[in-house]
Amino acid sequence: MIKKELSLIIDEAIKKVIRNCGVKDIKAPQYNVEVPPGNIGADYATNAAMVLAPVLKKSPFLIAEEITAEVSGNKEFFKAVEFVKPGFINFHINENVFYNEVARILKEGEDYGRQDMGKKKKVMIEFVSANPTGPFHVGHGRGAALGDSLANIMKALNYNVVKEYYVNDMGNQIDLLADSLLCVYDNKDVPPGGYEGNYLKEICKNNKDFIRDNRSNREVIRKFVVDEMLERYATKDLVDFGLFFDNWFYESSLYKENKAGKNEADVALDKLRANKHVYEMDGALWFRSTGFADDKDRVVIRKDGTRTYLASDIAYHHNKFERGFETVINIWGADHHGYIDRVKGAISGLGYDSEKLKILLYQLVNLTREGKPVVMSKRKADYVTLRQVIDEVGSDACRFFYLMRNANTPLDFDLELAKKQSQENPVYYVQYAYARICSIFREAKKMGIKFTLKGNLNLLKEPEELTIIKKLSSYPDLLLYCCKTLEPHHLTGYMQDLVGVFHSYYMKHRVLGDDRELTESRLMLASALQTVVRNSLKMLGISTPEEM
RNA sequence: GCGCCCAUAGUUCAGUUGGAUAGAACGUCAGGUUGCGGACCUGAAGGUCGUCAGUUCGAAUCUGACUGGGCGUGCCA
Repeated sequence: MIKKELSLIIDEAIKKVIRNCGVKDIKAPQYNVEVPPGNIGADYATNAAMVLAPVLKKSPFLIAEEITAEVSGNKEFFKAVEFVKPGFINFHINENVFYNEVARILKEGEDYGRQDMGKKKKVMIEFVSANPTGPFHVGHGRGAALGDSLANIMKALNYNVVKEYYVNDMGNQIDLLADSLLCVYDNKDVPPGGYEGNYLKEICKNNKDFIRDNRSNREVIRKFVVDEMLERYATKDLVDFGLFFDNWFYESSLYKENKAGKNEADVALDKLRANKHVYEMDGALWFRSTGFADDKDRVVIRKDGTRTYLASDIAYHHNKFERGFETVINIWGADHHGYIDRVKGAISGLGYDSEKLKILLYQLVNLTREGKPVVMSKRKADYVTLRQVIDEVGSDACRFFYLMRNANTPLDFDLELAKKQSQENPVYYVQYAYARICSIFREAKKMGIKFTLKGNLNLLKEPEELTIIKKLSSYPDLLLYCCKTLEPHHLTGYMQDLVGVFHSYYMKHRVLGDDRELTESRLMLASALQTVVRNSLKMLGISTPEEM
């Protein structure tokens, strides 16, 4: 928020400087406002003068001087403004501005950080969407953590977010799953490439009569096994991960016929056909994706008349845009990256703006145990599942670890580290700080100190206190940044920093002291800190234990 | 072959879109507690940002060429 106010002040100054130059029709270029390196000692800095220099055809140093002159009259906001060598302008903000921000945190509480960036725009985030042919693996967990925290962040920024899971309940894989189920039921070997996990045995055991009575009806068996798998794994595992989808979208619903005998898949294909983006060749129907930067055209209807996966995806994305989403975010494992061009191509071919589809790819997750890789063999069905990881390390640690790294770099997930209850483990480091703050309030209560919001924040003069306050103040900016980049992982880094300065502070200064007035002020600071830690962890879907 | 991603301290990684002396954590070494939770804190050592060229006031960041790694390249899903 402080950064936003500062930006407005700089904007005003720039306008005046441009006007004074007598140049007309000049748009102020994008400039940065950021926290400069520690050795500079300023609260914020801007490169505005330097990016303005080529536009105004003037030396950056002179422009910096003019901006500084415009701005430095504002004694309410600035303690000092200075400009230095290449043309940076450094701002020293008045302490009162920071104290006001603390007051704001205390006032807004769990709403602190909320901003109207989205203006209620409709956004869909589709993620996980794993085939219901087996348990989730650790990669799905990464997608789940990413999508859910991104949704939380965007909701806080006033986007109207829908979280959706696309259920592939059709096609070869599902046929194979149904066949495998019947083989397991008959105690026969599953067909080549089939599924032999224990989960099928369990489903058979619990549903003997149903399978016996319906085994000849393939349609029924297919639907049955998909529902069983979703029930057994998807819903249950995701609930334990604290993740709830707003909508489960079934692929098969794209093929339900309306009164005119058409289904959504046909409608979408007709649209492509009308736009001349499909053609027939070798008895198959092709989508001319080479017209949209794909390197090869793609089959949508095979020569045997069946549809490819792409046919459904075209219809599904058509459906998404028909539902009026202004932004559609898909979260995919990086192994699907080859698929991006054709889906984007299809969206363009259907007449929509493919820029509105944002695809967030995440790289592989490697499980390790004390540095050594955990062997995962999918075929034998003894690989480590998301369920096993949640059971072993807990949902909180699991989510934090997933969100510690940028999505586009492979993630090493160390199970032993995630379980450790020590400073090596960043989750505990953060949650411990929260518990510690809670403990201060418990102690205060015991001592009969009543917490009030009426304390005098001006008493928070220690450098560590100001460091904490500045860090707290940057939380709203951080949310904007995470949203803009679609990168929630910045939050985990922020939390470690924030909590780190608190631990130092705690070591050096007492919150509950003899000075009653000072104690009140420090309790207010502790409360603000508690709020921001809680809000941040909430964005990540991580709990805030008051005791550990 | 072509396409996408990656390469930063011993290790795992940040790095706010081109800014000032490149930051953390872990590990290593040296310290710290009559007190609100030591599951914590303080300090030190540790770097040719894979290599080479280019773009400009200024590059870890942008461009090109290499080197090394991951993934993809189905009328599979």
